[in-house]
Amino acid sequence: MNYSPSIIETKWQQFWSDNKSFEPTEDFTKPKKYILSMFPFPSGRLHMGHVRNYTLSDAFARYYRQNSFNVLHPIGFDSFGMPAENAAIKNGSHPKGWTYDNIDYMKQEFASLGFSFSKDRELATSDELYTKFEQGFIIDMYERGLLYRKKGMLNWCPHDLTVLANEQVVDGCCWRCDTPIVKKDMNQYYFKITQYGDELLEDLKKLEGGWPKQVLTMQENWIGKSNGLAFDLFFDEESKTKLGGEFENFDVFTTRPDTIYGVSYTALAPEHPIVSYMIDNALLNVEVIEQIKVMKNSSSIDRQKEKSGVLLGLNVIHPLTQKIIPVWVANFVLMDYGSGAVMAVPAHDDRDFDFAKKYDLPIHAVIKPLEGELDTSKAFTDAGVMFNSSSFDGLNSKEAQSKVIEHFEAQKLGQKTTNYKLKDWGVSRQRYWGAPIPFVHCDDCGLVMEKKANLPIALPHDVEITGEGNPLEKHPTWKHCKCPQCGKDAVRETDTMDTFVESSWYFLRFCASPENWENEPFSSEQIQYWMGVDHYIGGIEHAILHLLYARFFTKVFRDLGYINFDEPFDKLLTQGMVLKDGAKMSKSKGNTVDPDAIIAKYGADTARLFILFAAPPTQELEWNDSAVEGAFRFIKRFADRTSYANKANSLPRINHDSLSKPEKLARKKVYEALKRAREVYNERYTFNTMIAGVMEAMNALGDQSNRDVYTEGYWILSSIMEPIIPHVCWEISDELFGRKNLCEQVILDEVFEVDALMLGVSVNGKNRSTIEVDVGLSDDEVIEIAKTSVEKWLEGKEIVKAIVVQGKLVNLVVKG
RNA sequence: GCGGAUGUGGUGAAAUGGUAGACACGCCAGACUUAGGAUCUGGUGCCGCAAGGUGUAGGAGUUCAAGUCUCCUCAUCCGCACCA
Repeated sequence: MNYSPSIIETKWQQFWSDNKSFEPTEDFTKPKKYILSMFPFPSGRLHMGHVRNYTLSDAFARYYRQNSFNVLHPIGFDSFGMPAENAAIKNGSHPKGWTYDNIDYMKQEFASLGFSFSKDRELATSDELYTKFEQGFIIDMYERGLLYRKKGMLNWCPHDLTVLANEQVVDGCCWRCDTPIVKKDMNQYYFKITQYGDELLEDLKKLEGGWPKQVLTMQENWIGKSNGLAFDLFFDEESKTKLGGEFENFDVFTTRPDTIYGVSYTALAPEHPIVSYMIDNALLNVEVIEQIKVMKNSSSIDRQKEKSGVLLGLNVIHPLTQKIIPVWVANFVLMDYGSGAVMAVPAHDDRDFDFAKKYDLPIHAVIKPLEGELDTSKAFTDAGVMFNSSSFDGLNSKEAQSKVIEHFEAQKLGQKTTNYKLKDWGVSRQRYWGAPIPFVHCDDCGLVMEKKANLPIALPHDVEITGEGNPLEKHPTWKHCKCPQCGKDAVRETDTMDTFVESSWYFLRFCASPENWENEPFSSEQIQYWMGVDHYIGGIEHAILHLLYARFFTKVFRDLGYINFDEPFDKLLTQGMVLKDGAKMSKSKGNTVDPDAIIAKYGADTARLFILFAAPPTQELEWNDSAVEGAFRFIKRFADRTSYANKANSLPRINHDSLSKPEKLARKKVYEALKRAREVYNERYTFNTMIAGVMEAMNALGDQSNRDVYTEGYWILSSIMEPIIPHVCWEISDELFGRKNLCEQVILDEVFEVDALMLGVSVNGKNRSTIEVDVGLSDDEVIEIAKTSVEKWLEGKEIVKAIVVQGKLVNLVVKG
C-alpha cells in the first residue's frame, strides 16, 4: 500500500463524520465505558499537551468500542474566562465572538487528528443553556445554605478597579498595569466547601488504586486536617478595662497541648478583631499602629521573609498556671487559619523560637528528648518527655496530648478541636465573561434569588471591555430589574462566577441525551448508567482545584437528590507535560511545536504514534523531531508490507506444528503483542511498551515469508494499532479484511507452546551462559546440561545448591 | 521546613525479585542508486586485540538471585509552605 496520509486521513475522517461512527447508543442494557479528557479552554489553537491528552482518551475510547462497549467519549469547551476579555482589551474583539471562533477552529483541529468524540454532545460552558442549568444549581445550593455572601479581604487593583486572583498579583502589583495592589474588604459569594471537608478527606480512601497516589496526597495536604486543643485566654483586669469591657478573652488553637506549660507569650494576627478595635479606638500609639499597618499591607511573601511584631500592652492569664502572659501582634500569625491567634511556646516551635530570639522573650523548655540532652540553641519540636509541667511531668509527650485535652475539658477550659486548611471557595469575579450569579439586591427584601423560571440570566452583548471595572456594573440597563419577590425596582448582582464552577459538573451534563438538553440538565437514568467516569485523563496541574471542586459538586448534587454516588471519577490518569529542549513548551521560550504543522507534514497518525510511543503517559515527554520521523517511517513500513498479506474475511487457519522456527516466532510475537495490548488498556496504560511489542511482531513477521502468517499478523496488529493510528489501520483493514478485524481478538494459546526453551545459566547469581533444553526435562536433567555449559566456572568448586526457575534460568551456587 | 516522585547507554526508554539496556532515535559500516534527508543488511553500554572484566546516582542490608525489596546519603523535579 502506498502510504499517503493526507488522502487516507481525509477519507476516513469524512467517513466517520458521515456515518456518525462515534455516537453512543441509548441502549442502557449494554456494558458501558465513559472515557473523558479534561476539556480545553478555547484559547485559539491546540497545543501538544492537548494532543497528548486527547490521543490518550481516544485510544481508550476506540479500544473499548472494538470490544463491544457502549462508549461515551465527549468533548466540550470550558469557554468562560479572562483570556477572552484580555483578547477583547488587546484586539477590540468581543469575548463571545472570539470564543466561538476559537471553538470552531479547534473543533476542526480535533477532527483533523481523528479523535473519536461524540459530536452530538459537544457543548461550550458559555452556552446560555448551560448557564441556565448552572444558575439553577446555584439557587439550589443557596437554599441549602451552601452558598453565602460575606465580606472578605481581596486583592484589589486601584487602577483597573477590579479584584485580582492571587496568581494575578506579581510582586505585589497588578499583573497588567503594575499598580501596587491593596487588600480590600469586599462582599463575596462563597461555597461552603468546608462543610464537606471531612468527607472530601475520608472519601480519598475510596479512590485509592484508581487515582495516582500523588494526587491523593496533594488533596489530603490541601484539606489539611489537624487535631488539637482550642481554649480561651482571658485578659487580666487591667487589660479588660483598657478594652472598655468589649473583650474578655480570645480563642487559640494548638496541636501541641503537651507544651502548654511552656507558653511564654501569645500573638494575634494583625487583622484580628481585637487589634482592629484598638486601632479604631485609639488605644495604641501612632508608631504601633503604623507598624501594624505595615504588617497588614505587606504581601504574604514579604510577611514570610522576616518575623516582626509589636506589643499591644495587654496581658492574658495562663489557664493552668495563672501566670501573666503578654499579648503581641505578630506578622506570622494568619487570620484565616484557626482563630487568628496563637499561644507561643518558643522552646518547642521554630516560629515562636525565632520570634522570641528577635525580641528577647523568655524561653521555657517543658519537653526533653527521650534520650540525650536538650539542645537549647534551637526549638525542640520532636516528641519527648514532659517536665516543668506540674502533674504531667514524666509523661510521654505524644500520650500527654490527650491527657492535657481531657484536663481542659474536665475543667471547662477548652475542648478538643479539628481545624482544616481548606477554606470556603470564593466564587465571585468582577468580570464580564462568566456566568452571572443569579441574585437580585432589593432595598426591601435584601438579597433575593432569581426565580428558576427566569433563568438563564444571560449576559448582555453590548458591552465595552476596557479592563477597567466590571462591564456588567457599567452597563446602562442590564442590572436594573424587578425584585422577584416584591416586584419593586431592584438591581441585579453584577458579579459573575469563577469558571471552576462550570467544570465542576460538565461531566454530568455529557451524560444527558441531546434530545433532552433543552428541558433538563440530565436525567437520573442517564447518570445512573454512564457515571462514574471510567477513565478521566488530564494534566496534573488540576490535581487540587478542579478535581476537588468536582468532587465537592458531586457530593452536593448527591445531597440535593440529583445523583446517588459519592465520587465522580473512578480512574484518573494524569499525563506528564510535553517538553522541548528540556523545558515546557511556551511561546515566550520559542520552543513550541505546532500540531497543525506536524499533521500537515506527517499526518495525524504519526503525531499520535509518536506521542504515545516516546514515553509512558504519566511521564514528561520530550519532543524529538527525528523520533517523529521514525514514527512516520514505521507507519509507512506498516502500510507498505500489507503487500505480503492476503485479503481475507476471517483469520486464516494455520497448522502451527508444521511451521518453521521463524514462522512460529512471528506468530508468538504477534500474540504476545495482543496480550500486552490487553494489559496496557486494562491496567498499565504504558502504550509505549505496547507499541514496542507491535514493532517486535512486525520485525519477526519480516523474518519469515509465510503469507498466512503475515495475514494473521495483519489481522491482529492492525486491530491492536487502530486505537493509536486509526486512519491507516482503517485503510488497511478495509482493503484486506473488509474491516472485519476491528473487533475483539482471541488469544491463541497454541502459539505459546514451544518444544525447546532458552535458559540462562548463572553461577552464584552471575550470568555465564545460555542453554537450549527440551520442554519436559526434569530439573535434574536441566541442571546436568547447565553444568556442562559452565564447566569453566565450576572447576575446583563444590556445587552447594542448584535452583531452576521454570522457563527462565538455572542458578548454580558454588563454594570453594 | 513538610509531603510526593524520579535517578538505567550518546538520546527517549524497557525489564510483573530470575539472562539489564527490549523497542526506537542517533551514530558507524556495508548494499542498491546519477543522487539520497528513500529503502535494505549488519554493528553499537563501558574497558579490552582477545579471554574476560565491569556496569542501573553513592553506600550498606535481605535473598540462591536486587535496577526492582529494606535502611542511610546525595542529586534533580513537582506540590504545599510561618497552617499554630
